[in-house]
Amino acid sequence: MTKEPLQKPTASELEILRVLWMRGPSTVREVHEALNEKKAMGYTTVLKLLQIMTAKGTVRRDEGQRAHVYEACQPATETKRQLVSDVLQRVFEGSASELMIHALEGRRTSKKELEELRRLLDEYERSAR
Amino acid sequence: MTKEPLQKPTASELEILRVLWMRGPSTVREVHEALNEKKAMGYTTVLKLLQIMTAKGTVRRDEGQRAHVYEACQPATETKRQLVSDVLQRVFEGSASELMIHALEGRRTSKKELEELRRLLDEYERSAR
DNA sequence: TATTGTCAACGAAAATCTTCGTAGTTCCCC
DNA sequence: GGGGAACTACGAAGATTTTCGTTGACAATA
Repeated sequence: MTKEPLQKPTASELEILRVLWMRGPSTVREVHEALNEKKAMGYTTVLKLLQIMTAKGTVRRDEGQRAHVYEACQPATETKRQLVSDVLQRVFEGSASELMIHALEGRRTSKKELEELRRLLDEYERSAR
Repeated sequence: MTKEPLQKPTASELEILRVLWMRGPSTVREVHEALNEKKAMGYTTVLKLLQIMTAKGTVRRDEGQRAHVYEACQPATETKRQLVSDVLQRVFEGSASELMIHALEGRRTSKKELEELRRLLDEYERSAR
């Protein structure tokens, strides 16, 4: 038995996951079309990636129809949490404040978003009591 | 002429950069020893990485002594900003709030750190007025 | 001066990731 | 039932990253 649960998606895999998160279960064609709105990429490239991701356990597929339907195994939130967590450790030694500082730097953050951030802190504090 | 300024460091390069950020200008041996406290890695591996990074312009070196002394070209802050910015875009479509939510999830954040985070928001708001 | 230790340079193997061409199936419809 | 169109499977080439072994230069020292 090897690892089943965790494996950090590569850059390309992430692009595909994002499509699946947005669209929900999708065929290769659908993913391919969605991706190509942003970036040129061959159909078989997407297919191959999805096959690899299936092998890794990142996605599962329903072979019921001729055009297989793919779906992310983990909820978006879980994978995102994992990705941030990775950066948090590798770059900021686990310090959320450090992460935050650098996230705010080098971008104009709207008043609205700052309020949202405060709200999140309040909410987190209330629930994690 | 190609690009000089920006290039996202790879995982290994980041490990080396972190040593340089902590120690300041260092020889291969010093970097190697620092790294090996956490992870086994051959001396020539570190040397090669530093040579590659020199070629990329990630680090510069002083060849004045027999043991060359390496130093990061960009300040730590700049590179960290760039790395967060990358994740922010690739994973969260630029939303700092989304980033924050997932950073707080799946970890216990101390009261102290929450306060620090609030302070950062205040500070950012004050300065970015 | 011969030996031993420290170092940079180089090349190249191994591991990953990315991208696609080609082949073979199945399905539709003329 | 023959010809395309839509699909999957496979394999493999390229690009990038990671990791070292080997070589040769130099330097300290026995």
